Amino acid sequence: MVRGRPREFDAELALDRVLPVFWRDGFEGASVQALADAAGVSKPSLYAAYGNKEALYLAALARYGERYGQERGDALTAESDGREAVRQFLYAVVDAYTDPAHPAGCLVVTGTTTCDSPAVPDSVRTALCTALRAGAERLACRLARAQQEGQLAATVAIPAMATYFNTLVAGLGVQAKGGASRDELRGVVDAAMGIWPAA
Amino acid sequence: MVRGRPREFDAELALDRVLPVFWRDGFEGASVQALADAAGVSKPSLYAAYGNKEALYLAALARYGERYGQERGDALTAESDGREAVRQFLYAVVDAYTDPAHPAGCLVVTGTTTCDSPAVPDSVRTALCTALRAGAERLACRLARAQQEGQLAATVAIPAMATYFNTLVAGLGVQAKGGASRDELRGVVDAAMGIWPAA
DNA sequence: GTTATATTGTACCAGTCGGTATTAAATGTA
DNA sequence: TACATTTAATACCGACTGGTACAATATAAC
Repeated sequence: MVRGRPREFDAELALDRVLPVFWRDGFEGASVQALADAAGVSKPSLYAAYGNKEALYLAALARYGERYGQERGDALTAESDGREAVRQFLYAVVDAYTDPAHPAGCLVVTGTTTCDSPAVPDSVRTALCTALRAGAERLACRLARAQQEGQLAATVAIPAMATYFNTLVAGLGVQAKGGASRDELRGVVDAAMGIWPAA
Repeated sequence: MVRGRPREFDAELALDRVLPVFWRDGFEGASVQALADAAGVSKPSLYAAYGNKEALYLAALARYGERYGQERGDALTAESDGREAVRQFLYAVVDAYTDPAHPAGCLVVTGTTTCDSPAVPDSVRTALCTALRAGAERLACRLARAQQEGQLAATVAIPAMATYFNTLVAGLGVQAKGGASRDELRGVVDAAMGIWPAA
């Protein structure tokens, strides 16, 4: 067994509670005190568990990706038809970004728009840019599959189309932060799907 | 004449120099000290001229709108064909967001994604949301004109289409902040124009 | 029981935050 | 010249920032 006084809180649960604060306020906007309060833990305990604010943010970002990114990615593979898969994925994104149970918008989008500030460490900046590009890659994979299965003309440039949808997702994150309604953003998705060429 | 010691700096010029700092770092991320340094003015002088950080940001936001928003709006009216007008507008947005002479992305987009933080005053939050919606309204006006001129089917829902393009613009702002290249974003615009129904 | 180890909360560190009191300097008016 | 008025820069305010030293406490090993 490990010697010493046992930790009185669940570090994983604390991370879950820290996540929405970073989500809502970004890296800079979230103070360590606010994070500790949200976690229900004293500040030194949070530091003992995660090192510093930078590492805590990276852990929260990873958690965000494996939890919410994953469940949205599932929408991409659930549907057998490529077009319907992308549409359901975008609907899932809209639902997530406007879910009142969470902060509005997207942790990655919010983080990316503030990552040029000198207070943001390089590691955070690169992790956010990587996460943003990962969304385009997931989309590109699904589009390539749709192309292979004959649901998308062979002439369509997959990377451009994937970046297009990914850009739209980022825009949805901004709009959700700005208070756009779920119905409004569903309408945006319906319009955006109009680029899908007829079979 | 006005009595008292004359001001030694141009308040308008100072605002021009302050603007890029807010643009890059957002409301929270930009410290008053950094703003004063950028303006080439002492901190109390900046306060004397603009009151406080909140008022300074609102002034910078207004300047941003009347300068950059205007010139992009011109692209919407320059072209007589509605479809081409929107395309040129989106190209102008991409060029602006990736112009190395300015910070990457958009002041309004960056501001909107961080406006939920408790450190952001309500006035700033509402001004940003208003500015975001103003983009959609400009687009809606142009689309309505295109519809009247027979370049867009009467069945097309103008508000949804305007919100779609505005959401894309917001997404372009995020992507530009994330380091996307101008060519990549032009490709996004080309893809996005694919929703325009055949005449 | 004693010792070594690890976590706890309090209280604090230097530095920065937004904002301002204060005093010296520069002007127009008299 | 003397005075009223306005701006200038320095130096400071309390509050908060990210981060930590420290003493008390709780456990496992001996």
